[in-house]
Amino acid sequence: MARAGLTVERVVVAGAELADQVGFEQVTVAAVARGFGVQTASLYSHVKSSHDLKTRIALYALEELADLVADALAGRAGRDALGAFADAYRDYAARHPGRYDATRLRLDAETAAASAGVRHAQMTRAILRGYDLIEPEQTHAVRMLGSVFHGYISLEAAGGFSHTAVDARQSWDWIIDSLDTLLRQSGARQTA
Amino acid sequence: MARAGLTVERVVVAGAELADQVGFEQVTVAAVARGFGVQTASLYSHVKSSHDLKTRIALYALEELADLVADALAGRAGRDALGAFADAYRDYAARHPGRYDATRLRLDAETAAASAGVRHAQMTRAILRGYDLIEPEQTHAVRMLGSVFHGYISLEAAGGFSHTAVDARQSWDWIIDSLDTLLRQSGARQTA
DNA sequence: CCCATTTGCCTAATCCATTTAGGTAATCCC
DNA sequence: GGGATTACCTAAATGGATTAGGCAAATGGG
Repeated sequence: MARAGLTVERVVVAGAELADQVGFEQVTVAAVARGFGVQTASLYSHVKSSHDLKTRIALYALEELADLVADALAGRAGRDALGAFADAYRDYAARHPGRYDATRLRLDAETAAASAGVRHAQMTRAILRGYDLIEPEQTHAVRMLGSVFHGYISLEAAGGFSHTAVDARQSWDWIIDSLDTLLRQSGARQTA
Repeated sequence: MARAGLTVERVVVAGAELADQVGFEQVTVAAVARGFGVQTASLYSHVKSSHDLKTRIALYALEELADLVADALAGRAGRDALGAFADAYRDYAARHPGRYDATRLRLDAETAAASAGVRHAQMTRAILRGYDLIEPEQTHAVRMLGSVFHGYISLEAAGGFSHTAVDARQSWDWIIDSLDTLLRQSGARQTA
């Protein structure tokens, strides 16, 4: 019988694509196997468990997103960098909702430490360098940016903004402008 | 054989408690039934499906949280109200992580419109009245507050802040102060 | 107080996802 | 070509979701 040519990578990529189509929570070992026209049990040669599969999808998405964000950030600083950073996240979530959901998977400490999540934190800090913040304010600001972006994107995805006439894009721009103003003031306050 | 005395309410409350203990995603019709010492199928007289059970838990948690927030808000305004509002959310998430997760469940439009989610939006707008914002800025601000709180709480729950020495409580207070400053400026800018 | 109705809970059965064990066949490499 | 590896399979156990159909306990009207 002809082989499907499975590898861990192909399984993970197929899982990521499936996540975008039907939602990350619906990604199942059985569903991915069906996509390959293969028995469910066959996938267990490539992933340890359903949880392992989801974790790998999360790590894959985290890498992919970090690459996109890094590209978007290249050569930018200040409000420009902040906007590019935010847009890269928002675009990714819009284009790949399932993968974005995957990046929100709770990873255990070691896995997280070895993931591209570290790069995300570094890039956030790199943006803040343009605002001359010092510790502990820099850490507060890192957390605030992460919170705003994650929170906004997940509320938008959940349809939380669809009941009002105001355009979501306008709110997004207003929020980024506000954050920029806020960070410039915090930096100025310190260096004064 | 003695009856367990099940009702929809008791089932939902048990589900909410179970969510706090083992996580909202792990709440299962079978698990709730075990808690009552009853057959799984018996619960289907009270809830239509697993999804129905989860939806009801979400609606219950949304009501409970709205009540707590309303209490916290009573007689406060400005930065005081903003802080109380934020703390009510954060405390609830800390005390009832499973229920808080439940409030993040994606509801369909009609269900959402009939839920306590509406009260949450109203209370957010009530806080902003203290800052003299007009539309569309008020809507932008509603979205920003929701984003920051949701985002922060979920990142904190996911352990995203545990790798740094800076205390999460300090960041929280700093963020609320920053939002207060930001909103006061936005209001002033408009009324000027 | 008793019978009829309601309703709370049960058994049985089906379907589907997860996971392990063990086998067979294609492929790789010397 | 043959031995090892690897890709995939079948079989089977476990457990959640869900439906159909039944009996017995609670309830309330006469």
